[in-house]
Amino acid sequence: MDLSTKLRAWYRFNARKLPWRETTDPYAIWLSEVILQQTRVTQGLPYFDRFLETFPNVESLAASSEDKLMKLWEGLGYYSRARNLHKGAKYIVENGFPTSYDEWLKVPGVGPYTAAAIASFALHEEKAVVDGNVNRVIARLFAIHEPVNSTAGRKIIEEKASALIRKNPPAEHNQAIMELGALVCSPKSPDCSICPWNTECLALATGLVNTLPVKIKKTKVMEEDLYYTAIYSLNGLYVQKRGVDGIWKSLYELIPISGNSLSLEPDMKLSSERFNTTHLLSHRKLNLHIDVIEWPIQSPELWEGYTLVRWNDIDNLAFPKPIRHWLDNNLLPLRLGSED
DNA sequence: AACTCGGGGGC
DNA sequence: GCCCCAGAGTT
Repeated sequence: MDLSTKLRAWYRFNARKLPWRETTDPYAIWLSEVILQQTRVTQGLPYFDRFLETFPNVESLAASSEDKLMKLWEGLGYYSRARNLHKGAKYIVENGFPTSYDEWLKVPGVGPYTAAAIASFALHEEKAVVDGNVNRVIARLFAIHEPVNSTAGRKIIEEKASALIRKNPPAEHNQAIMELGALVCSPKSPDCSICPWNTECLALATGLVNTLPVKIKKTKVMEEDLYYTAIYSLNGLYVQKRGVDGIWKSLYELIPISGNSLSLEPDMKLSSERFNTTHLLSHRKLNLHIDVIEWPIQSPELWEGYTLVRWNDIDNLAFPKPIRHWLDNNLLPLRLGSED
């Protein structure tokens, strides 16, 4: 029995039941693949359900406001995915659904992995997916020492993956090899005893399972301070939408100035305490410092660039995780008694 | 080819 | 702490 046949036999018996495997709708499959980029299945699942419920088709997604889309994406991270999803929806409404791997590659936010996934799942095109799971499974199966995130390594993995899928059912094969990486051939302590490929695996035969795959290390995580002032009044809270490039683009934030450097008018009350919290990104360590000012003037506007959001509307805006956390736990409770 | 972009989970 | 996750876009 050849490799793919053994793999798929294992898959048919051990596959998780996941909603995007129950559909042939290219829209739902596309949506799921974007949500799952660099994201665990368990983390993406509730987002997939909410998106499909809110935007049941590509037309409704394309017609959404950016704020509503970002709010639905809030907390999932890599927010450019949400913005590209929006662009992609408009592109598809304009041009129709792509009908091949090459056409899917033209959709914003769709790269080699996602195009291969959709082309194989929805169009049954014989195109091998290469994601983190496939990198690991193939590097071990063929004992590839070349770094999987180098140009040379990617080329080797791609060739091996393409050879494995050849003349086999593309959708089932791609699902199966990723499922093997997720459930059996895991990064740490893989369960080789139950692996359908344990008699063919070169890494297992040579004792290299725990040293493969090889990866080029990423850069060091730098530390960074963020100073905010939460200015609020009876009317609501002053916020700003992040428009510049960098983290959290198109999400909302507090006023990015420390309270100490604000020119305080006599009747402004600066809270004596400053909230400090750290927030870890994969590539940065953020130290957030938040001052709080109660603004007594019931003015509809503060100054150019900042907008007053009503207390009841704050939940409709997407904030970065640490700011949302702080709002929910420290600021919003203050307003509970004084809601109009 | 190297960097940037989030947040969560596992150990 | 460190690594990884159904990667893509930019420089």
